[in-house]
Amino acid sequence: MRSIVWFRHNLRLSDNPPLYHASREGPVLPVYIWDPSLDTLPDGARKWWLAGSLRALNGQLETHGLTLVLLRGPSEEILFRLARDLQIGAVHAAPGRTPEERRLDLKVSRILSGAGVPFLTESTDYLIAPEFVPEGRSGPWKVFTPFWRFCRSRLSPDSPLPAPAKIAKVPGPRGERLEDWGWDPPVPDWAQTMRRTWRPGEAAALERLELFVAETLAGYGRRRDFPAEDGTSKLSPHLAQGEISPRQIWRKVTESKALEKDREKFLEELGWREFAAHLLRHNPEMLESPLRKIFLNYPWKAEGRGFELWKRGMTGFPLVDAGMRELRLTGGMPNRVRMVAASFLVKNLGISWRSGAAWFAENLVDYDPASNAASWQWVAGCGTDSAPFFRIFNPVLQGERYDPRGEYVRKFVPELARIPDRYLHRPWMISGGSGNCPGDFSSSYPDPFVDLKTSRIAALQAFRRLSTPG
DNA sequence: AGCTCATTGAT
DNA sequence: TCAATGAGC
Repeated sequence: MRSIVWFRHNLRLSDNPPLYHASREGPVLPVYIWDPSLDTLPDGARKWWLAGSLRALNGQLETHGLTLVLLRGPSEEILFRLARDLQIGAVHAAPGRTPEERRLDLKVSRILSGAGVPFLTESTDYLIAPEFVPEGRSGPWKVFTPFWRFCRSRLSPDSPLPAPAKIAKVPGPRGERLEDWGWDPPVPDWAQTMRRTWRPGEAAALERLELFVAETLAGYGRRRDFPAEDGTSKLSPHLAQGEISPRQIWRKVTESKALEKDREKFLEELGWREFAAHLLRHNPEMLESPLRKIFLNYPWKAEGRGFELWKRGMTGFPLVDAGMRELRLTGGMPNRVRMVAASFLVKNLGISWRSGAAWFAENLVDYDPASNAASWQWVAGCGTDSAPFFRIFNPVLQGERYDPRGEYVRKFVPELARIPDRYLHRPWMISGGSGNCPGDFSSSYPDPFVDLKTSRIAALQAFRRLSTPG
């Protein structure tokens, strides 16, 4: 039987159930659809990654004599036409992850079944598919720790599926050319930085995993917090595009000889990803709306000059600015820095987490709707199990604690390259004239435009009024 | 997975 | 003068 394999966020050959099953049943037409109704974000780093990922996938399919067929338009119409014209017996795909994608799944399924073609979905996007995680005692899980304890105690993911040994080909249409989709960045310099930083595609993802487990997993628990240390896995963009599956990662990590403490800490990060998916499944409004509804009344400030400065990495707080510039330059940012930058936007600038989440969505190569929203709500204090609102990061102290030598800041904020460690995270104090700083430090680096202390107090006051109205 | 301020006890 | 500690935000 001939099948369509509709590649979505599972751009890999190994451990890919739709591809695996379809290829055992008969010839395959591999398809990727650019559906404008699902692609409402401005083009950014993610598009660069996606283009690379599609090229890599096509390269792998070509070793089997297949070509990834690129098509643009409404997914359900495209799939219906292909299925009808090519005498297709079934369409295989990974199920949608967002509410929007899941609505599309229903539409696709309805239209295909009208043509007598089953729409078969299966995925290994998560260690436990969100629909199979039993609810807690009183409904869906709301707190991470019991959720993860529960999952962890019963987790024994199946072995990853191998890549199909042979894939037979359905002769199909030529499809469009990726070059015509305009996803390659218009600015060559930017692409160069991206290429130096990342390598999209399944082969790179598997190599990254090997390298991480061999060299970085030991010490992960401590080093992950130090942005200059390169102590994180850097697997998130591969996961976001499905170039690798979490159970492939699970397998390698649990088999590793690293200390249990480090292994468990890393698996817990996979756990947060699972938790975000669980939350989204049971709270489909979570992408736009706070889980704690009282936050609907929080007096967020309008985006304005402050938001512009935050986005450009010109707030005057070195750790925040380094992170925001890294994001803009490379599409990445380590978790610790994300928390600090996000806390600063929400608590010190008083701007809604939704504005921040939108900017991250546009710029992160590892953008994942569920994880992004869940993490922003965690920082903002409006999630079900989030940092308490009054937990406010101080970017100066965080900088001094986690980037004491300023290696990370200096890398992304060159204006500060020659500032002595002592002042690196509070450069405005130099112009205060201590006299200890010979040399030319007058630079284009901006002075802070908010006061950490007063903005913090204002945020706490707004929050208190929220919880005790009247 | 925080910060600040006040207090305390050691230098 | 300053590190350690704890309460409260």
